Amino acid sequence: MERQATIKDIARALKISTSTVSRALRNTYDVKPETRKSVLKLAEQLNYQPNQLALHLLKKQTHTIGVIVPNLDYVIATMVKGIDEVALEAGYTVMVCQSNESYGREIVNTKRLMDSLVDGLIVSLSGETAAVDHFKKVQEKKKPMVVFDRVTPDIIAPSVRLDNEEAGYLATKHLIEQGYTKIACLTGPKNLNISNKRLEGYMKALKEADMKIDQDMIVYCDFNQDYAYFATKELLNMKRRPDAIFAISDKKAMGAMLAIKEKKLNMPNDIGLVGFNNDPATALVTPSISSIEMPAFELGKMAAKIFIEMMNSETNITVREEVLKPRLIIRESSQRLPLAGKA
Amino acid sequence: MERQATIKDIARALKISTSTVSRALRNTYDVKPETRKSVLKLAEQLNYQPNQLALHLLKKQTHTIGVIVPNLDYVIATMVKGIDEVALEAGYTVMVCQSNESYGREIVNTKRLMDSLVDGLIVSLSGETAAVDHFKKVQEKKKPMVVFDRVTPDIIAPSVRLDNEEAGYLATKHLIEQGYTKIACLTGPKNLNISNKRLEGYMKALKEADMKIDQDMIVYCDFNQDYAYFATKELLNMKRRPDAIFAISDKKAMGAMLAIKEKKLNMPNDIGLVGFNNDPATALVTPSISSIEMPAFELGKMAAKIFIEMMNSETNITVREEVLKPRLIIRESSQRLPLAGKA
DNA sequence: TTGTATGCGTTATCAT
DNA sequence: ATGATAACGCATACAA
Repeated sequence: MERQATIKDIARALKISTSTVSRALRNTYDVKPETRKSVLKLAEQLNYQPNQLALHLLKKQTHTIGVIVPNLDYVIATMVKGIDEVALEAGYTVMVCQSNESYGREIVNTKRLMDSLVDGLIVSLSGETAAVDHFKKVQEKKKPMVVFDRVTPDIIAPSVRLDNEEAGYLATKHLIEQGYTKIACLTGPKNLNISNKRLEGYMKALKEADMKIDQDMIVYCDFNQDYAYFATKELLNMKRRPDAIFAISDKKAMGAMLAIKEKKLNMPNDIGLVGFNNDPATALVTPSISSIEMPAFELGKMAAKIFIEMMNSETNITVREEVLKPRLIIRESSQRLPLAGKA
Repeated sequence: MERQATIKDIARALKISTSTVSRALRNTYDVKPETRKSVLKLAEQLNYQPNQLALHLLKKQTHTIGVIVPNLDYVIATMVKGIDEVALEAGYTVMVCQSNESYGREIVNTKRLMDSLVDGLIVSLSGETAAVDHFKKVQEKKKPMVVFDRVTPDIIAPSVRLDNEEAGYLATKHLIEQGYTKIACLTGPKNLNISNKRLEGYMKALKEADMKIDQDMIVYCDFNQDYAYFATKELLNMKRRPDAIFAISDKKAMGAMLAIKEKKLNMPNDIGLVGFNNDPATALVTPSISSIEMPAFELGKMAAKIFIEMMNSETNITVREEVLKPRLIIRESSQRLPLAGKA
């Protein structure tokens, strides 16, 4: 490794002290114009770059944000892009780690990042995460932490998320309005708030329509495997099969779709389907899949903004909860022809 | 920020020197068992964590790999996952930065990461990148660098990539075999090797079949915008429109598909289509889209492996070129019924 | 305006 | 077996 030029090299060459060089390099303090000029010139020649590591050690700050995400699918990648955007502008670098939906890996990532590598964390929980001691340790060290998307009330920290209950409600209500009467819900792992809230929204809509909540119609399944296909197959083989499915992710919706097609059922006539995330693919499959859209990019940006606010303020902003609104995008998979109108 | 316990704190408390503490903490050198025990005990109590920053400064190594990618779409995210996998196992942390297909941002990212934050780089070029001086600077500093996926001969460094020419050839040959006679190619920006190689494969297949290469059938379009849709529209409005399209990414193929559907053309009868990357969505659209599959996860793993080899070896491994083989997945969009067999 | 000394947290060299 | 000291690269309080 070619040695990088340091302040010492410049000082030695110019026969002045390192402090003077340091001062000349930054536009601060008093330093004779000529001295500054010669320093700047030599620095240029030697292609001097300040050693950030040394600065970090000195300042006890790295200007780096650790981001831990369960995976990098379409929505999450979009959120990360939002974080990136804001961070870059604020002079921060972002370190993205994937927990791969694994609790153990989330812990390892957290530890590694906190080993003085980052100033704080922006995190979204893995599908396995139930205990959050590893995150509490971060807070004990008074490091800023923002939770986004997959949040949990167990962590007292600023959070940015979608109004998941509202989203579940919107999706289900829409299905009800389209005349579906036996609506199933493919939700996520029970330990994830995101699963439960979306499910709650689903139940709220059913109750509101005086429809009974049937536990057989509720399927919890992991994110990291495509259980959705098999779960749907089972659902469709039931004596009284559902006539609509609300899946809390588009991946699950796609899995469901495969099973539905296999059964030669027609969407939206025989069965309705609504997904979640508005993955571009939902618009392209046939039939196109209705989906809940969330402002993922904005969500990421907001998480980063809050993080940076925390960095810049001394007081701990622990009570802050940003909740973004979902939007239902209606496509072919759930849009029944207005038969009633013609009758 | 709660002060982290340091070696000094332990030394002071135990009234011994920092060097002894340092030695006791690692299992090395001679240190009286009792001393070690008391040090370890106190370290435990104070929740002592070595300050990596200080170590990095001392060792001039960060055990961190900088990864720069143009975006985080399905294939690239998969490759990054591969890099992650190997890096984690080897004790390295990964810092992922997105250039967002922007040359300027790629430069900024490179600079930032090289500011003593990472030991080296694993990169895939942005769609805008034509000049590579910023990467040459990395090499001048003798920092390990591996180029993957979107490579360029302008950078003399180990590289891992798909056999893009073979892929283009496979796709096109398949279309020819299916009886298509006027095959268009939606390729990427001219400055990207990936675009050109896939195009070369396309041309090779045409030549082999004694079909003439028509420049009107070749469309270069950016990755970061969905020009594919408009480009296809134009293609389909030509006097002698193509009867098949080879798109060098699934996103482009999807764009093309939209235009084809708009024209009410039937796939695969009126027109054939082959995409690239084997994005899960290709299997779900109707008709499902044939696509080139690449071992993305393996590709990422290999890039990281080479990187780590470079880190561990003194000699510079500059001449190494790993080329992985593509596989054609045939689906409905290009699979014409075997009419010939019935005749 | 400039230089000296000290410290950030750690390890390594050289004494003792 | 342990301690003192220097070093990594930089910034800054203090002295000159």
